[in-house]
Amino acid sequence: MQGKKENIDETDRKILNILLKDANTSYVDIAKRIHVSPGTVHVRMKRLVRIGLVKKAFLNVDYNKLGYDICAFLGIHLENSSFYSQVIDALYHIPEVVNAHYTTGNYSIFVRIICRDTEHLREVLHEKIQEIDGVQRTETFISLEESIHRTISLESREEV
Amino acid sequence: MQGKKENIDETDRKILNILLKDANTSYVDIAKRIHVSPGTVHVRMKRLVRIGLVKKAFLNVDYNKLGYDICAFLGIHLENSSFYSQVIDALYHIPEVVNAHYTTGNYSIFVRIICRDTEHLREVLHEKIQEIDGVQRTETFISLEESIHRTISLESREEV
DNA sequence: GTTGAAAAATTCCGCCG
DNA sequence: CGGCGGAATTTTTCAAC
Repeated sequence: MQGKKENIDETDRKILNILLKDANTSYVDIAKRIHVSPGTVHVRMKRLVRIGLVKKAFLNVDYNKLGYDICAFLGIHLENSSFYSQVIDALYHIPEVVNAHYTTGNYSIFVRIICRDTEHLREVLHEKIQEIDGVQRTETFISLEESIHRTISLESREEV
Repeated sequence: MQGKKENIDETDRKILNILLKDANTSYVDIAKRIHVSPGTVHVRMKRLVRIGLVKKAFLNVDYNKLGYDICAFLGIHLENSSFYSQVIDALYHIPEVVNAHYTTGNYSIFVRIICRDTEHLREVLHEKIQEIDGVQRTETFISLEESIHRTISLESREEV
């Protein structure tokens, strides 16, 4: 288990809240907004990266404008849960799969894929995902619109 | 409809592929890797931002280390689809909701939420989401592990 | 698309509370 | 020790070619 809580103080939390909204905010800007020096922002961030709390940033692009018109969710039923790691491994080799979650509930694996068009989606579903050993059946939900896309805001709590 | 395809050439695609993997890569670095000048990377990116293809960057943080232990997916069944926009509006005011998709298939709205613990999840579900007018019922899938998290790579195709 | 110079940001180090 | 300020380095930005 690698994900245990870390000691984060109010300054760290303020810095993260600004960067969670826009990861391109400069340290100088952040420093001004929370009334510390740019050097302090720098050392705080360096520590947060070192302890693995902050990983790299992702660019948010308009996939439609890149010719990727379809975003779909797949619920994947496994024949039994022992297939989990080998199915994840197979999914990892399919570039259209951008997220995969091991979940409770009706499905065992929940996946998000990005495809160019319906033909591309059909190909990924039938020729790639349903061919994976251990996959029993899948249910597909096509996203017609992503209405909300954001990150959480950290509450200012007295202790973390 | 705002998401129509744009003309992207091979240079744009190379730049995007690097930034999609790590949004913090400096333009100088990118320039070296694709053998153009930093100025070129700059003007290309400026255009991509202007046409709305590139939006802001998101920081990737370890929510567990911030004390948020639960990531869950909700399938929300609406009483009928005319409730869509008012339900999205209500969801927007719930900070725990980080993504919401309008989907085909069994659900009408598909949502991802981030919560501190099971009690927090219960509170969000019962006191916030199921209270929304137009929400018939919800199904919850708790993510036990996010095994894959990445972005697509742009293929080098002859035309876009 | 490139170059080169100005402006800005990052990064590091010695100093102070 | 953690935070501050300034100096050196690097990057971003923009004009002219």
